[in-house]
Amino acid sequence: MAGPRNSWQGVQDEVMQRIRTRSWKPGETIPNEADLAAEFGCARTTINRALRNLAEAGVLDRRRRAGTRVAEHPVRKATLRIPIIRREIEARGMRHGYVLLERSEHAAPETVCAEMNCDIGTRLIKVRALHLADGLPYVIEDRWINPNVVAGAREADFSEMNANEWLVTNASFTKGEFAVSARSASIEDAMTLETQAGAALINVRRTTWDGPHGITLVNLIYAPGYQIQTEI
Amino acid sequence: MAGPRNSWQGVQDEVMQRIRTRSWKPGETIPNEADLAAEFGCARTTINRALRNLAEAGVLDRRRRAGTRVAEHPVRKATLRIPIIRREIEARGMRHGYVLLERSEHAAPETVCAEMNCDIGTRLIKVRALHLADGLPYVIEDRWINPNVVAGAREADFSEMNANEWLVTNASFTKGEFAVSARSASIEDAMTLETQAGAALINVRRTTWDGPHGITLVNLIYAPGYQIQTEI
DNA sequence: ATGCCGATAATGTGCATACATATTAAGGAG
DNA sequence: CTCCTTAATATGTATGCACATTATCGGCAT
Repeated sequence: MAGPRNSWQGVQDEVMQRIRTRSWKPGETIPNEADLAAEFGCARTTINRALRNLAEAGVLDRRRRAGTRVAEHPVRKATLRIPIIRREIEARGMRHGYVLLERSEHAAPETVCAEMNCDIGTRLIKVRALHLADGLPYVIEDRWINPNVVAGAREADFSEMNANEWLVTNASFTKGEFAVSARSASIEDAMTLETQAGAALINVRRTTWDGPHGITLVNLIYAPGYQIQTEI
Repeated sequence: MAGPRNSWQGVQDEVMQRIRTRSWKPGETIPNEADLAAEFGCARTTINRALRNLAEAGVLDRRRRAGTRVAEHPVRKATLRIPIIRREIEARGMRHGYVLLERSEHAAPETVCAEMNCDIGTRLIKVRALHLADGLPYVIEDRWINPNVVAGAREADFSEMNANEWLVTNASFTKGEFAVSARSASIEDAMTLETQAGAALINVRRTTWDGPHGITLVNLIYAPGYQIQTEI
């Protein structure tokens, strides 16, 4: 599976093995790249790639001149995949449905302006929609869009094409923020998601930016039972 | 910031620029590595590193012989950092506190056995503890440990050293699963976290494995208001 | 048309080498 | 002893080359 001993994957596996078996202990400095290359019988480049990869994963700590050490407190990194909603639903083998609940344009509340870094009073587009999986409520998409940043947003009506996909293909961002929290279902949430008020829901809030300009701020309110899963 | 045009970072930035400005459109095939190397005046290796990096980030789709294309539906990847709890609290500038609530050993429930892949009736260690930030409840750590997989777990009493840190330094895993969901506070949760029953809480469930053997299964139940944040 | 199969073109990887850069250690001046 | 300069060292990166791997394309036989 891992490939031969002299491939970067092979080196990576062997290094992991030594860390797991405590042959190299947390905090300890491991041999330098040149020595490892000699030991493994491969080029330093190969060792470098393996160790760099493990450093990115948080298993190793590398510093120039100081050398490479086994991370004392391995800050493991899990990568979350963030697909567009339609594909997330289809990937689970379910049929995607979409209902536009509201589309309006008005001066945004102060808190929204603050988060999107736009002048108070800027007229933003508000979109509220429901995504369905096999006909059942899946997630509420509650979104603000700044039409001054995204060309064509005023003309899109989001009744056929959902805002999530429209933005992915029509706007590009340089930076994004992402927060997951828990939320007690409001009466409105509960009615839309066909559940009971007070139910515990996952709320994902995402802001995306084009340079200094906030493009969109979205709250995704998932139906009960939703889980964000990944491997470490 | 980005370095000169002929560094892999420079290439990466320029490629991102072209994607953002729709100079290379989603789904479109971009020039091959050799051509790009000629255009940028650098080695193919350098181009390769830049494109490989962007492919890992989900921006590009690469296939041998078929070439490199701009991802149609950019499945962005956010990386979550998972530090040990004490350091997470200290990183926020707060003082970490710890209270062991329960430590027992008994035959595990069927559902736990199923998730940890151990025989039904296996005696597991159960640890329930509360972590505090500046004296206030921060998260409940509700954990099962398989002492047959982790040497020394039976001897550790977890009253001083918390199980989270003990495991990090005494066990190593080959694989881990990770799920975030929302949970309505039970009466017991509410009392421990000093909040009200029914409050919406973030629940992180993590299982770690050493090969085929489940090491530990933990539910982290965070106090209200907790957010998981990251950048994209 | 259909299916097999080899040529081909793209990425994936490894190697030897050179130089860049950061950081520590050592040494010298005051 | 302290501060500054300088040298040594480990990692970071770029290059040119070679070969491995794998889809895809196109031709050929059925």
